[in-house]
Amino acid sequence: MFKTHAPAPPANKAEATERKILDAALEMFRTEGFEEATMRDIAARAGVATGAAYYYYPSKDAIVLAFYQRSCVEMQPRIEEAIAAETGGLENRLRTLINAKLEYFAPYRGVLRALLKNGADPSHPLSPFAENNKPIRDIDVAWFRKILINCGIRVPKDLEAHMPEVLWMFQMGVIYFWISDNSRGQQRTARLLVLGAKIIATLLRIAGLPLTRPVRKVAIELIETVKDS
Amino acid sequence: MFKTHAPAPPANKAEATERKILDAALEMFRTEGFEEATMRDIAARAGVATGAAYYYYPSKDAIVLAFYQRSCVEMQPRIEEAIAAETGGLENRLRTLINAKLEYFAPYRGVLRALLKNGADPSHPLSPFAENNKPIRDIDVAWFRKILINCGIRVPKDLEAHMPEVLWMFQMGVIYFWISDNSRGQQRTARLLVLGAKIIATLLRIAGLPLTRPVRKVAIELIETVKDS
DNA sequence: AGCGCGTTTTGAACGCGTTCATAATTGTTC
DNA sequence: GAACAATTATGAACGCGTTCAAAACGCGCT
Repeated sequence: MFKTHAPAPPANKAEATERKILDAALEMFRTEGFEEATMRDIAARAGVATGAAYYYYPSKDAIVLAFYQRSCVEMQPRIEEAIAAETGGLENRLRTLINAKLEYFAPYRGVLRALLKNGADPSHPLSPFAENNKPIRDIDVAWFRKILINCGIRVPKDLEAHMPEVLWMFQMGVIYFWISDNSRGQQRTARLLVLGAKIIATLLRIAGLPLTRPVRKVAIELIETVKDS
Repeated sequence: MFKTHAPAPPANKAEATERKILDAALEMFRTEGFEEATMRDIAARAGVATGAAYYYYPSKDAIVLAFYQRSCVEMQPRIEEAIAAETGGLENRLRTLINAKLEYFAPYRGVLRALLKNGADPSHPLSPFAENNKPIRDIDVAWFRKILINCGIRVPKDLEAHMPEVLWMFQMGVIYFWISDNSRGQQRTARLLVLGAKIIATLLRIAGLPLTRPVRKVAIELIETVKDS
């Protein structure tokens, strides 16, 4: 029995149809844009009736969600590779990690806009902050935890536990900026990423000094407030 | 001739209709929610045909925009008053100013969600970051410039010019957080505001020390990158 | 083969935002 | 006041996301 290490083969006919629809949708999103691609078009391109699309995906947004989940899976090896090739400190690792994501998402900026349309609302099923997307978030955060290990900066203990999520949050900020950055090649985002990473690394180093304890205390309180408490 | 200092009297019949529609819309947004209030309902409540609403407002979003503009005007006296009553330093002024806004917006959280649905995309006519909303932004920023004067903190010269917009940005962050904060009485937002204001004040004081110049340099670069450059 | 039953597929129909051809109203000029 | 243009108002119709009742299909069973 042959088995490629490619995206998992369709077990039965239903799964095949499901994939056909998702693929058709993403293809149209990429070529026509998210708003322009109608559910009727998507269904037609997948060779099924309009209703069939809704049998597998309860809404157009659900397709975006499926994309988000697929992207998480497909990005793992890319990130792994990128991080492995990176020998620098935290600043470089952070840039490399986030850059890997941006590169993957690049053809789907429109879809990402749709995904983030509802802001950081944790109660909306889209939105990376939602409860139903916790698995993805956990996988993502784990990468930031990883690049913090042996990164060359001694992070204060009280901050340490929060840092992975803080870096994840920074990444979200960069992505939010990126989806509506229309500068050539999104160079403004690139710059934001470079400078942001530098500031984070610098502040983290400074945060080690005993003088900074009072500010750090407040900052941690703020972090805890933001991540529901 | 009598003239109240109330919201400006309708000069002609057309303006009256325009106002009737806007008022009906806002009323419905408040009581039913933004998505639930249909253009047909709004028109009906205003006592006109569906098409009439579109004669005055080219889209449902345009009504949101009108609300945004009206809110800016109506908020001026409230802010004026709130700031005048505040004798504390920057930290307190900042809280007071932003609180005044949140209180005004409170009944219209749904409308604000609609207003901010497109994130910080400067190319979308909604969004406080858009070119067409620059007048409002300027008025808003002016308040932050005002509370920085004689606030008790000596702001470094290179930062000084940027600070009003930075504080405005902080305010936007608080509002973004607020629109999807479902804690009782939005107490999480309140906490975020208190802590954020404290951190900003503290960092600004620290930013005066000569040691901080390198970080400040990078921070300013970042600020300039974010506000298009 | 025929029957029963769950799964899959269909396409018409609904509600919404929006557009548009058309009508009613108002304003202007003689 | 009549005639004409501009402004304001109408409601049917369109395209979209979505729903739904009904059909087609697959599959084990006798």
